[in-house]
Amino acid sequence: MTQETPQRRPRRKQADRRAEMREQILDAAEDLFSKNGLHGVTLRDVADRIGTHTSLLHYYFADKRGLFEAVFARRVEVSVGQRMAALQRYEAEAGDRPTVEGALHAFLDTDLDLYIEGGTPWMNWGAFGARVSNTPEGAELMDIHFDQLVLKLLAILRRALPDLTEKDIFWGYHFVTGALLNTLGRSGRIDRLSGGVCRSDDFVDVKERMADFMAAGFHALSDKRRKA
Amino acid sequence: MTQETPQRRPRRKQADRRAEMREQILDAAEDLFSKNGLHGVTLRDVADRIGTHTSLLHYYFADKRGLFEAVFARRVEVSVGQRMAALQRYEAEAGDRPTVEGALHAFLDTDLDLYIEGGTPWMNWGAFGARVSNTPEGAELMDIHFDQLVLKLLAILRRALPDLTEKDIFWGYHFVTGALLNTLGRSGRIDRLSGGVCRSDDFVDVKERMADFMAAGFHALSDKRRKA
DNA sequence: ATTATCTATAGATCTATAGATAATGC
DNA sequence: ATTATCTATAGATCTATAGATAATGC
Repeated sequence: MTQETPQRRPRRKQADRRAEMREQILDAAEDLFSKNGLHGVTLRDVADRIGTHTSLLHYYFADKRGLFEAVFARRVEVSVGQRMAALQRYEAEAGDRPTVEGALHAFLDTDLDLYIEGGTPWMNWGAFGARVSNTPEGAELMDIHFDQLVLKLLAILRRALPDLTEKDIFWGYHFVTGALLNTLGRSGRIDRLSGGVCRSDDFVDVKERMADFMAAGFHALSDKRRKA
Repeated sequence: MTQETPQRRPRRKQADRRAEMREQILDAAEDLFSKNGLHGVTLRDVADRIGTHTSLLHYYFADKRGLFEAVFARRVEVSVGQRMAALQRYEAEAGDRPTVEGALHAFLDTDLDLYIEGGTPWMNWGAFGARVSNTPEGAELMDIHFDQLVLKLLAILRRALPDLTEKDIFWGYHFVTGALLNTLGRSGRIDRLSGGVCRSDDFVDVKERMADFMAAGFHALSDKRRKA
């Protein structure tokens, strides 16, 4: 239990402080950006939130854009990595009989679990991503980081639903992301609309419904093609 | 063919100029806000776009928020009005046997037609609305203007699908809006992801698929409840 | 001696208003 | 005489940097 490497201790102390301050800044920025977007947040807003000065943000992240991208970068690999792993696991276990349901559960539930288990910071990052995906400043980030994952999902969907056209596959996916992004955005609209019956942040409720709901949509498209 | 009311002519002339300038300003603001959001656009951006000065924007719209809200207000009643009329027409014609498909086609296709027929300005307004719906500055606008329409849709859905729980109804609607908002946003992601197979602004493609896709999702939920 | 944090400030906007000028209405 | 448009500018930010001070490392 006694510290056996005393000369490493001081070094870690400062490194830890540094890491903690970085995290604090990123947490504040993540929350604010997720609600107000890149242009709706000033560096002063972020600095004030954690009781420091804008110059410190520049010290750690060079400029505003650097901070913005660091917020995105901090968690994106975890999300993409886990979902890619889930898809690969599903692919292996399904063999040559993959289903839409299986693929969508892997793709969606894995991500929803991340937010459910990760709590507020992860929820904020999800909202950040959802908001950013729709903006000029975020479009490229989405392409760079999510294309590979999405293409993997689509490859499985094609095998599960051989009757679909390429357009069907892509538009179907487009509907799925729309539903997911609307969820991650947690605008609060569903809470107000339903008079409290549903809560924007109740991702457990969403997870119970989304994958199968969307899978049925794909099947309907497939039925239509088969009849034609 | 000769003008028979000469004393009204001069008056109309200025009123027309006024209306035209207002439209010009709103068109520019609509396009810019739809892409960059309230905070991502300066009054100077808008003024420059039409070769005038920010003071003129203040003359017509008081302040930035006034301009923003005027952009929203200019078209919202048309969209809501047409969709509400379509739902009522459908309700009348379906009698006591409404279907999810019918309700969703009325709700979604009517709106998509508006953008398909309205061209770029309407497409921009759609993107503006989609972007705004996710923001603090837009949330209230959505509630105020869309609640009645949505509640009418949900009333029909309840009758079409009596086995659904209230949560099912609201979350199902949440998925539908997500898909619609993702469409209206036209981020360009689907174009890049599909290598040009799909185009973000091809609402005809979307209209062919969305209502039935989502209807199938509702049916799947309903089947699940019936089995339970 | 190096790294983290704060103070002060430059320089560039941004929104908004006051007041001048140009165009149209009566 | 009224309405539309432009010029000029106030006052409040905002991002970013330079340089001082405080804290930690060797």
